[in-house]
Amino acid sequence: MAQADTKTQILDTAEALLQDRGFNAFSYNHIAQPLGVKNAAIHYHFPTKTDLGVALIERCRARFQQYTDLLEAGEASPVLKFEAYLTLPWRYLRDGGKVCPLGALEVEFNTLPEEMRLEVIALDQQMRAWLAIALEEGREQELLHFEGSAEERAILIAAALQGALQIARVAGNSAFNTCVRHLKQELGLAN
Amino acid sequence: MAQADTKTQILDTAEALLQDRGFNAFSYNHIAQPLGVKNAAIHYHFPTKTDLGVALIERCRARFQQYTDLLEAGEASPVLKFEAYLTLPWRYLRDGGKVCPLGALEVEFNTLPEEMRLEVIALDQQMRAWLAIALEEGREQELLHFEGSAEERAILIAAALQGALQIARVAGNSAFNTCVRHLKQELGLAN
DNA sequence: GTCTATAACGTGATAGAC
DNA sequence: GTCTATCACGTTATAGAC
Repeated sequence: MAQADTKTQILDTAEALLQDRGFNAFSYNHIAQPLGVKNAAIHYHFPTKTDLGVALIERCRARFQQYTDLLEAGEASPVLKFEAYLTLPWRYLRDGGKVCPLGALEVEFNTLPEEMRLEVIALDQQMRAWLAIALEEGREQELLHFEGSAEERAILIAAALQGALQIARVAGNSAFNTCVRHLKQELGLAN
Repeated sequence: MAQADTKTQILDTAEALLQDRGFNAFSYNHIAQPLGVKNAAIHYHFPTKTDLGVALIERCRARFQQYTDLLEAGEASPVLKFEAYLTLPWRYLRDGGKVCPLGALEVEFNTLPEEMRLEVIALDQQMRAWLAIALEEGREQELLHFEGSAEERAILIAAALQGALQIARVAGNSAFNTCVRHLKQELGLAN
């Protein structure tokens, strides 16, 4: 499966570039060079950059689905689910100051082709919806405490994490950690 | 002062484009066209795009300084100062779903020339520092209530607002309003 | 599946006329 | 201060050989 392997490597590289520079700021050559191939090889797997972008976001969605499926199957506690959600941006930051793919795509949203926009919307919806359910479960079990609807709380948390990753680039990683600590405190969680 | 006028118009257009599409996704022609001039005219005022970018951020800083100076001179209450801070992103959203210039620049941070990076860092610092002081004043006067340092609280608020503006693009403006409402509630403010 | 070669275009930028 | 004309370059994308 040499083909699948290259395809995966392309997506890996493109995803890293997206989180490092944004979608408009990387080219087929940026992907080809580290893989030791020419840009035409990338076009073979993803004819247009739109195809690549859509596949990229779809993979993010599938991966998130897999991640949450595992947590649901393991009957993870709502607190663990929330912590697992925090793990995602935490890894981005640790892995070289990357930002949330969703945030990068939202900033460039008005430059994206329609097909990509729909995927971005779906990814956002998917992630916040799952978080909201976990939060609601936590509140029902009196493990988490907050006012208002769980959906609203999920927006606040998602927005803060996304913004904190970006601010961390200019204010240092501690800015992100501070944000996480406060979000947890507000849910009544210890650190 | 036809020159100053054109220069201002260029900066206005560039700023709107930055907030709409990001820094890398607009060109000199994107600026020139609506102003009814050719791209060479833009180069006369701002020889390189880096010059334009630096001037753009510097103007954001000067404008914010002016805004806060006015509030300080008027001896605005801490609550009014906080509300004034919220007004900035609220206007962005209202003015066609723009995002925070700072957020856009942070996402593209790794693609920016050094001179622009320094300006981005300075703008972030300036805005959060002022917000932190206002928050601390509010707590001393028992008008605002929160745990932890004011600097930490300022990070959370800035991150949430920045992220909420971006999420609003895919989840609708209500996402931003929800975020603001919760931030206010957590400070003990009515709506 | 990857290559070379190339097309078609947009970009930032400069020179020199007006 | 703005124009026309132009350059050098990087970009997405395609054709056809291997």
